[in-house]
Order: sequence, then C-alpha cells, then structure tokens
Amino acid sequence: MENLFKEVILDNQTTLFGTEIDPNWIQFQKTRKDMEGDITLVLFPFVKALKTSPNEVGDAIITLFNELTDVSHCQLVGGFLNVTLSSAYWLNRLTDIDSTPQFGFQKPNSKSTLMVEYSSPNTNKPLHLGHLRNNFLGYSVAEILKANGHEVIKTQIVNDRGIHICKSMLAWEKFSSLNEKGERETPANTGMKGDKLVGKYYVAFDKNFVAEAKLIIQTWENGDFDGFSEEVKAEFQRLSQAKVGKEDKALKGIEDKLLDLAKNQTTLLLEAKEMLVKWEAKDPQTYLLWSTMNSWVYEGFATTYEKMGVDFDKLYYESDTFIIGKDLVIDGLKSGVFFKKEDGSVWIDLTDEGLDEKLVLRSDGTAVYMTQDMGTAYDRYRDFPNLDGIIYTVGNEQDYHFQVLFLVLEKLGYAWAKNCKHLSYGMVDLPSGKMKSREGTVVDADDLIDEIVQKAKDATLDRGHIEGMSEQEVDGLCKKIGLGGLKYYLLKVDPKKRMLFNPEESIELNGNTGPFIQYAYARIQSLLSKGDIVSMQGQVDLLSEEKELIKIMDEASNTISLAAENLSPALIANYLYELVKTFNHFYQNVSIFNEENAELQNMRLILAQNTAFIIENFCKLLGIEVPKKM
RNA sequence: GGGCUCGUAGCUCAGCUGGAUAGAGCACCUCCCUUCUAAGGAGGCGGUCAUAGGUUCGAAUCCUAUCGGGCUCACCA
Repeated sequence: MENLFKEVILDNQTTLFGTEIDPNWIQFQKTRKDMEGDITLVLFPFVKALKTSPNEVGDAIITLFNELTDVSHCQLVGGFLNVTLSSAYWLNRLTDIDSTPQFGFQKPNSKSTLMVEYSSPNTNKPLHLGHLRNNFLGYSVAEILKANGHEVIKTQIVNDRGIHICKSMLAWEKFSSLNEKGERETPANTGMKGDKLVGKYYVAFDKNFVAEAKLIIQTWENGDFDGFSEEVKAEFQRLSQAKVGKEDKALKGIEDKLLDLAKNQTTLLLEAKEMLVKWEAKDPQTYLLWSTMNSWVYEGFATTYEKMGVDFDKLYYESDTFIIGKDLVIDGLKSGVFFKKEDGSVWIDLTDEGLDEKLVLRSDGTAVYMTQDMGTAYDRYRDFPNLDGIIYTVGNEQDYHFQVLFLVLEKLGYAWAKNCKHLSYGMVDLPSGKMKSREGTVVDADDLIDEIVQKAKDATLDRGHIEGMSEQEVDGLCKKIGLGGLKYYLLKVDPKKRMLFNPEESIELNGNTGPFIQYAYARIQSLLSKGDIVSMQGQVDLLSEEKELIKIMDEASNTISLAAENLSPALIANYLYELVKTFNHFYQNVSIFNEENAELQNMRLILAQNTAFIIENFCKLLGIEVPKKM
C-alpha cells in the first residue's frame, strides 16, 4: 500500500503542489495504536520544503487517496495523515497469507551458502550457562538463515589442544583414586558423565596447583630461595615491598601477581608443560591418554547437546587446524604480509589500520590462538569452496581478536575474508555477579536444564489439567515447557547486550516468556479441533481486534528477514510475544464460535489457524518446541 | 592510558533507517472464570530516556564532551 500511495502522489505531484517533489519527502510509518488508522503519512517534510501548512498538503493528498478502492477513510491530525484501509483490503491480505504455503519462509533469490559456528567448547570442563546462550543463539541464527533460503552448515571448532587439556590429564594420572581392581576413575566404572569427570580433574589440578604455589610463597617468605633464579627472588622482593601500605583492591592485585609468580615455579605446571611438549611430539602414551579423555568429554557433550536440541553438520578440531595455520604463516612470510623479529617470532603490523602489531607465531615456532584460527578458516574454505561467509558465534571479549583475524585473512589475499562475521554476544551475569569457574559460581548446563524442567513439572502438576496423559507424556510436555522457557529467556535479549540471568524469572510462566507463547499455541490447537475451516467469501466488516491480528501477521516475513540481517533471534522472539499478546486479546474479546454468522466464524478460525502456523514456525526458528496440549 | 561497547519505570528488557502523549513483563493495587484451557484478559500506580551542549520544524534515536558499568589492548585460549 505504501508503494501504491507513493506512486499516486508522484504521478500527481505537479497538479498537487505545482512543482516536482523529492520522493524522500514521502515517509510512512505505522499508525499509533491509540489513533484511528493503519498507515500514517508524515507531512512535515512537505511543509518545510513547500512552506505551506500541513492541512493544505494533507487535504490535497486526501482527495487523491479517497479515490483508491482500498482506502476506507483518511484523517488529518497535527501534521500526520492517518489512512484507514478497508475491511476488504485486510481480508484480502488474510486470504493471501492463508493461501501462501510456508508464509514468510524460504524466500527466493537469497540463496547462498553460509557456515555458522557456535558452541566451540574447551574439552577440559563441562558446558555452562554461557554456552547455553552461545548455542541457542548460534542454532537459532542458523535456522533463521535457512528460513531465508540460505544453505547453512552448522559447525564448531573444538578446542581440544593446549595446556588446559594437559592439566586435566596430569591431574587424572596423579590424583585419581584407584578402585578394588586397581583402575583409575573412568566414566564406565564410576557412572559419571565424561565431561564432568574430566572437569573434576581440571578442578583438582587447580586446587593442588594453588596449594603448591602458596607453599612456595611461604618458603620465600622464610627467606629460602634454594632452587629459584635470581630474577624470581628479585621479583618476589619487589612485590613484597609493593604490598606495604596497600589496601583492598590494590593489595589483592599485588597478591595475585605474587601467586602467579609462584604458580610459574610449581612442579605441577612444569609437568603439565612437559606433557604438552610430549603431546606435540606425538608421544604414543600421552597421545592415547589425550584421545581417551577427550572421547569421554565428547560423549558427555553429546548428551548435553541432545538435551539442548542443537546439532552440528561438521566439526573442526584445533589439533588439526593449528598445523594448517603454521603453513599459512610461512606463506605469509614469503609474501611479506608478516615479518620476523630477531628472536624468531612472527608478527603482522596493523598499525596502518589503527590496530597494533600482532603475534602470529611464537619464537619457539609454536602456534598461538590466531595461528589456529587462520588455519581453521582456511580449512573451511578448502572444504567448501562455494562458501559465501562464516558467522562466528563467540563472546564479545573476543571482539578485538576477530577484528584482527578478518584483517589478517584479507591481507593474506583471501577475498572471502570480508564475508566473515563475528556474531558477538554479551556475557550472562547472575544476580550474585559474574560467573567465575575458579570460584565455583558457574551454573552447569545439565544441572540448569534438569532444574528448570523439574520446576516446569511442579507447576504443571500444581495446575492440573493433565488428565488422560500418561506419565511419559507429562514428562515430555514438561521438558518442552522447561526448555522452551529457558531458550526464550536467553534469546529474547539483544545478543550484543550483557544480560542478567535470574533463575527465578527464567522459569516464570507468565508475561513475556516461552511458556506464555507455548500456551497460546496449545489453546489455538484446542480451538481448531472444535471447528472446521471451509472457505472465506470476504463479505464481512472487521473488528479492530481482527485487523490488528492480520496486521501483525503481515509483518511475519519482514521480521524473518530483519532477524537474519541482524543475526538477532531476539527480533523473532519479541515479535512472537507481540503476536501472542495480540491473539490473547483477540481471543478474550471476540467470540470465535458465533452461530449467527458462519462467515465470520470461519474467518476467525482462519485467523487462529494462521496465528498457530506462525507461532509454530517461529518457535522452530528459536529451537523451541510447541506442545499441542498444555 | 588507547580502542570497542553499554547506560530507558523499583527490577528485567523492547523501542527498525530521527516523528504524535515513551512501551512490555515482573512487583504492587482494582476488577473479570455457567461461553471454546484463568499458565489468560481489562484497568491503575510508576520515566529529567546517565549528564551537559549541539544539529533539526522535530532527538531515547544523529554529533561532541563528561560521568558511570563492562570488555579488550599476552610469546593464554
């Protein structure tokens, strides 16, 4: 309609205004809810340029619009021209929506192949709340892109390499208790989830590591520096001096540095480092231990991913890609993109781009984070030569890293680098503050899901209405409700914003929540089962509630495009909430089964049917399941 | 200190490329279940859109500065 209005105005511009006008003056917006009308034309640009009054311009345009069949009437309110569209127009829109299979989905002409990376955990500890936001975001963005007609490859990069893995391995060898058969703890003989078991030893490493470091500080404080270098001694004395007279934060900062100094002197860290060297040299025993413990973790992750309802098409491992990255560095050295310092370390100079110099290879020739990410990207484009872009779902603490990575790839001459995007998201805070693994304030993903499903079950049993359902059905239902609530809670917030996770609120069933949306869907199903939909003649006058519902449905396809463009499932989530709220209002105020007018009743059923269709499919985009009964 | 980012109701969040009286939910207060599921609906209370300037007919939105929170500037990943 906006295009039609624009066309009509431009066609008659000289007769209307006596002069040509700038098409940009014609600005439309949705009419405010409290005003009568559907589309509003803003008249101020005309007023300013033509030096006339809003009423003069408005009246001229109104005479034009009144001749259009779909316009019911127009109203001028203080510089705004509110146009009310006819019932027939809205009924036609509804018919269009209703007769378009997969309305809003699978848009043509947008076909490209995109890779979406998400999750990318370390293999030394279980998944936590932060991973949940990451996974739900990544999965959802992948689904939204698919709905826009893109080919999508879901992937992750598994951080299976590095000192952190060695720490778990070492701790397991050193601290695992033996059972009566003389075996160390395994998932099989303890029944523990693999990732939890390995995580337990990572924690054990840290505990013993800190204890050893504190002992070392004690010996230093006693003046005993046997076996330590002069540099360490000097640094200890410098820090001890600095402590004098300091309080609170400043004191803690120095004590942390002191602890770090001592940590670097522990035999435990030394042993972990030795293990890493052995691993890089492919020492058979170390390699076996590494692959065994990693396989435990993968099994544990698989369970969690299944519970979360996410999946992947192709996995990448850092243990593979860091080698590719090293080759890229050698090539880049030859072509002059990188340069070598005296100590042998390799760097890239990005000062012209307003960034710093960045290390891409250590002086000992080993790979850093940047090296392997270069390798991973390269590997992906080698596997999928027709890839049009990669979307990295990674926390915003790595904004700088990705800025550099994409720039480095571009400098290496890869044209695809400009199509790489970092889907950056904010941390998840708890009411008690930041999550810190060292302080044990991390919310475990499995625990959280179980807890939330249990709460959903409590609420469901409390409410009743589950007569005739088997215990299995009730469990399945509660899983959908609990997980739906959790996913919606984490997705409804703008990804880039830091968010607060309130455990109480996340399981709330009222208001802007997942269960609210699921409930509306279930209710519609119950309505639909009571009436047959036949056809629509379109001969009725619409109530404002009915128009409102059609209007919001009409925005569906636009919302999917916007969400894909902005990589923001939050747009979908907030739209869904609007739709459901509008439907609830409609449902409460309009009788659907009106025996006096079969035509009206049928149209209302069609409205309900399409609302259900949109809810169901939009929920799919968010990874949320909708139950038919609640 | 440099870069990036955020600051909207008591709390959690919407507010698209500048447009009318700033929008929800939670919490608090009133109402509404003999009509298809009350996990619902209607209404009320609650705002100097961090602050100060600027651009504009018009600013929560754009620009500048300031204040406050976060992230980041590692031969960690």
